[in-house]
Amino acid sequence: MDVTALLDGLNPPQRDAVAAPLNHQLVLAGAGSGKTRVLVHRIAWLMQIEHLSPGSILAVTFTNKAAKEMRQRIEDLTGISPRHLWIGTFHSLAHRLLRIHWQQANLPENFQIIDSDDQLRLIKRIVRAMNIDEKEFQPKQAQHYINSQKDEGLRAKHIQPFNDRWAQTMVTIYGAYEEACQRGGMVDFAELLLRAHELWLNQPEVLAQYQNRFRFILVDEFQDTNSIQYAWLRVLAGKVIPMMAVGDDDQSIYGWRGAKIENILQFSKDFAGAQEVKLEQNYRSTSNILNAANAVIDNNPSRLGKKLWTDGEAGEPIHLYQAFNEQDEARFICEQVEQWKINNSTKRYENIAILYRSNAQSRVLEEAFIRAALPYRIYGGQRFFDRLEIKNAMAYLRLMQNRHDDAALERVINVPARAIGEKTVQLLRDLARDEGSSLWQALMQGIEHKLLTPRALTSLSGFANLIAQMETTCSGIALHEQVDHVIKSSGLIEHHLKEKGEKAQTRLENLDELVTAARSFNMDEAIEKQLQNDVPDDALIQSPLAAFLDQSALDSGDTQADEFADSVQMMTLHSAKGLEFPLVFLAGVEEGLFPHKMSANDPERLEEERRLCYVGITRAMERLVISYAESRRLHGQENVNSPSRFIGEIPAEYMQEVRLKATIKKPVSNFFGTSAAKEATGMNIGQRVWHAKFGEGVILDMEGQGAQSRLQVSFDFDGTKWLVAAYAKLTAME
DNA sequence: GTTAAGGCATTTTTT
DNA sequence: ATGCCTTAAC
Repeated sequence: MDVTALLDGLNPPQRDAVAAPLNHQLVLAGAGSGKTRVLVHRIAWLMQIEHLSPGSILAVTFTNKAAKEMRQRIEDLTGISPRHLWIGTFHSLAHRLLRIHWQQANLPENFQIIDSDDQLRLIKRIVRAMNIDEKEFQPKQAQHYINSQKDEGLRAKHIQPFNDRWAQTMVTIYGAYEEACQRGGMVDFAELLLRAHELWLNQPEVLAQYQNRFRFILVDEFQDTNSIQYAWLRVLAGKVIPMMAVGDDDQSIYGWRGAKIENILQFSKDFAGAQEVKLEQNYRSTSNILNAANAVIDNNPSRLGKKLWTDGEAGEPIHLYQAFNEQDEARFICEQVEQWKINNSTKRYENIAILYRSNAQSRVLEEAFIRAALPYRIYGGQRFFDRLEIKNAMAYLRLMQNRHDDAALERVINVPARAIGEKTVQLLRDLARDEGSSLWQALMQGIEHKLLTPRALTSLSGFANLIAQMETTCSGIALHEQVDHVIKSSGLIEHHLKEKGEKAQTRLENLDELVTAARSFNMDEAIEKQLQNDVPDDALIQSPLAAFLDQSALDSGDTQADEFADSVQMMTLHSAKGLEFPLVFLAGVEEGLFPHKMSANDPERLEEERRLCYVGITRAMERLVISYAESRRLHGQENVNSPSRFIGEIPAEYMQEVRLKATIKKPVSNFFGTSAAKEATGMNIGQRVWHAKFGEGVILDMEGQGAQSRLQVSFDFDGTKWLVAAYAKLTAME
């Protein structure tokens, strides 16, 4: 193999990373610096130059989509089938391990993955069964508590809250939840990771097997790993497997979900002597856009330090539009899109993205696009397998697969209504709890010993027969026929037909779509993905139904229609990570919305919002249009917002204000900006300060210039206040 | 047991 | 404005 072919077209740091010896590596890769390229070339290098077999390489990605893309690009580059590479998300890799080693992981062979919705329902049931006050100890909070503990690697038995009644109750719920899951053979997302970690710790021979097998580990989006994910990697790598971590601290936007930027620093400590490479040359954006992004992110005090540069052209200034309200904003965007299309008639709509902070913003945009007859596609929102009707159908399938799946049983025992009410179900729950059995077992027992009213008994036997009937009919027929049969015989069609409005129609179409999804579900591919080399085969043969259920839980199922139609892409800033577009609109860049008011008073969360802004700006390749509305209707309420502080953080020289129809060539006045205020006060955002009356605090924002400079300070005890710098007499600390 | 009317909260999201 | 969930009436 010709070495140069793999290094051609790479810049020096990229080459350093790709052609490095087999040691630990930490690659800090800025936005648009060719990160994926380096990963793909590195894997190709390992296979072709270092002669590692595909089966000895493990690559972890953030999403299934990213995994798929990486496979494709490796195949395109090398011509080698990436089939034997272990590429996947932490969750899918953990899932694969647990399917293979279910016994060592102390799981039933047919364990099932439950999603967060099922998890919440289960927790709700537990909280109620324990007679815990739902107001004080909300199931949602309990869910969050449980997941965060699991993300930290802690089980209920590991936690000892002392005099904290709230935490004590949470731990109690956690423990009961663990038991319920174990009994029903249910595994939630966090549990996949936790079990996989425990598998390493408790089963040294399993760990040894994989330490023998893997010769190199690569981790993408390392800044978004949480504690348990990193722990899993660290144990696996041990002292024997070299690992390459690729990430960007400036693009860490999932802290609210347990992601730890600190893992980057920790990596350098844990794997001392790791080669560090910084990829700082940006190949994506014009220098105006890049400079603006740099200026914004520069306001974050806690950064590892990295400065993106480009030798590209300055390009157009960033356009800034002040709208009257959200309607006007949407109209303006439509007009800009039309204009762009006229000027670039050969280019496609899919080169355009509209990014916003929260999903609620998409509606107005959608309406405007419909009115303007412009093609669009909204990403995110509810996913296919999260839809009510789909979840119901899947619950029947799950119940067929595993009678002890309490979550599934609860979901459909009375959907469609078959006269099994809350009272009857509660009776079953009590019975199940006393016996330590599943709801299904309780149901059978109830029927057998006639423990219920005759009326309830009839309904219950009807339900039990229905499920048994389904299974009989479904044995031996194709997967999509099974799905079709279940949808029809369950009565779900009639049930949803009864709903009024257009919803009924959509729901039925979705159910149809589920049959289609089952038909196109490629069984061979699913098995192939699992049959990896020297793994005992019998551990991996799943029924088509079981494989389908697993996939539906783990894969977001981007089964949206017209995926390939040329359309403007609308999505949240979060889902835009990793993507790039020639033309990007950042909509709703207002205080309260972006940064979101929920994050505005906490310096750390504010930093994350700013990183989100950085991610948004750096998505743009050629043109960036930022808009904000003076007034915006949200939740049925009219709100007046000021432009986001992030706009003020972009130096005016890179911006130009835009009016509808005509462009006014007037630079933006920077009176609300931070740049001038920084000069005048000598302070910076994030600086800790002391005030004679309010005590200690942190600077969140600043505006104005000279003597008018004002500072927003979050005081440790007195909340957040705007102070005029000239009078406040703040003392810088630290 | 089923259905209809009021109360309440409402970031970001993959797995 | 909307959807979800609890509560009250059939």
